[in-house]
Amino acid sequence: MEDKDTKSKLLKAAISVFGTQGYSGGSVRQIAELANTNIGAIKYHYASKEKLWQAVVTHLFEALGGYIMKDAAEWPSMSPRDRVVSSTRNYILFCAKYPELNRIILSETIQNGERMDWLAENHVRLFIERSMAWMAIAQENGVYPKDISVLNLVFIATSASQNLFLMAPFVEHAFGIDVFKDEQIQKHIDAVVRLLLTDVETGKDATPTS
Amino acid sequence: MEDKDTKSKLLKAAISVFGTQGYSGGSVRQIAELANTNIGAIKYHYASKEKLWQAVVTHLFEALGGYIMKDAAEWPSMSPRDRVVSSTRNYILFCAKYPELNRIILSETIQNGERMDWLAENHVRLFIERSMAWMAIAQENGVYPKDISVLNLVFIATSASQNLFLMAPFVEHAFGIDVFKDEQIQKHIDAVVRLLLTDVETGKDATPTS
DNA sequence: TCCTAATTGATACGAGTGTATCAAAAGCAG
DNA sequence: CTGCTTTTGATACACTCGTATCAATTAGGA
Repeated sequence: MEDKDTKSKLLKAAISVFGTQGYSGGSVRQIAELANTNIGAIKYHYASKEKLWQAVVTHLFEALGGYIMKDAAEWPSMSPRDRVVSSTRNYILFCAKYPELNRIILSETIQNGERMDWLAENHVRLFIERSMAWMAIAQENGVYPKDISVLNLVFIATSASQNLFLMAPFVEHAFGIDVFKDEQIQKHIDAVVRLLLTDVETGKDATPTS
Repeated sequence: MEDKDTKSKLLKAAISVFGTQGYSGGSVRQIAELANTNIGAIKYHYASKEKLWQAVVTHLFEALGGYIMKDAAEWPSMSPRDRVVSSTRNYILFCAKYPELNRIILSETIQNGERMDWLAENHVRLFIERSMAWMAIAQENGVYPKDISVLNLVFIATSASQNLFLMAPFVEHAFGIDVFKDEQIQKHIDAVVRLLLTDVETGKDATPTS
């Protein structure tokens, strides 16, 4: 029915193209070809390249929201630490499922143009601020050390989760490892939780040492 | 003397342009203009855009090598943990001083084309493999938990060091914080060391908990 | 069936790209 | 100064880009 076929095929193709080539690197002709249609359809459904790119970003952020909220129903019955483990796990699962979002964000942040402004105002800033609030609570509960700036904590934790999947082509090329396989994803989740979160059994060092 | 003036000005301009716009996004005209010369000079000194880009990468990797080896003379007199702290510190200082290198690597890795192959074969693979060897030794010495894959450990540690500076334009835009100020750099070093390395005083949990 | 709107397909245009070419200028030994 | 090489500056060419235009096609209600 309606335009959902062509329109959603275009969106999917655009996710792939913008996710690998970036905004400047990806062309509308490339997207149209990947979607088995032509340039006219893009102008018709999305008006312009930039609008299509914004639709891609919004779509991916909605998917991110879904992943983060996936286990929200069970949060009340969880310990503070398990809540952090759970949301970390779901965030990493998202990073593995849709590496395109982080690629796009990084691409645009590096270029530091008007598209980054749009990203920041419409999506990223809110995400970071929410993450910081989360982290602060986790700190209060001793899940992270208290003597670290929340801002640094957020960037360390998110990048630790993302980066392996951003670098996936290189890992594949250099080591022949497919980091998107369930086994590898699980291994990464374990590594991040093990390395970043304080140990629940020992209590570790959630308070300053000096 | 010789061509060092124009040639090095071109290199410097190219670092800036490729570091912010990426390879496809940056144009030779833009580089020439930034270097106060013209396109002909690029063709003369570097033959092509791609060769210029390779010169940029090689130059930045040489700078990286310098930073990592900066305190090598003092390593013998240091504890294993202090050696890791020292090299982590120097690596983060490099990431703050030359964020362009990591931007370029990420850019090309995401695009996954022939330039990534060149990067991997000529520079990145060696760097990662050396880092992995380092990490393994650090694990043996109890500086990192032993029950984490070295590969994951390397990507977590390097990304935790880099990412704040890659995202610098966003942090500036959203929070008004200049992460390149000495004070902020130091704060980030402290955060990374505090969060990733096992605590020397408590011994923390460098061994499996189960 | 007919009419209208929605959608698709193909082409054209101006702007920008990397590269090549070649004359002008500068540097320098004889 | 002369003659030669190095370096610079300017232009041209083929190509790709995003956008706009418009005819052809399709879909759906009266």
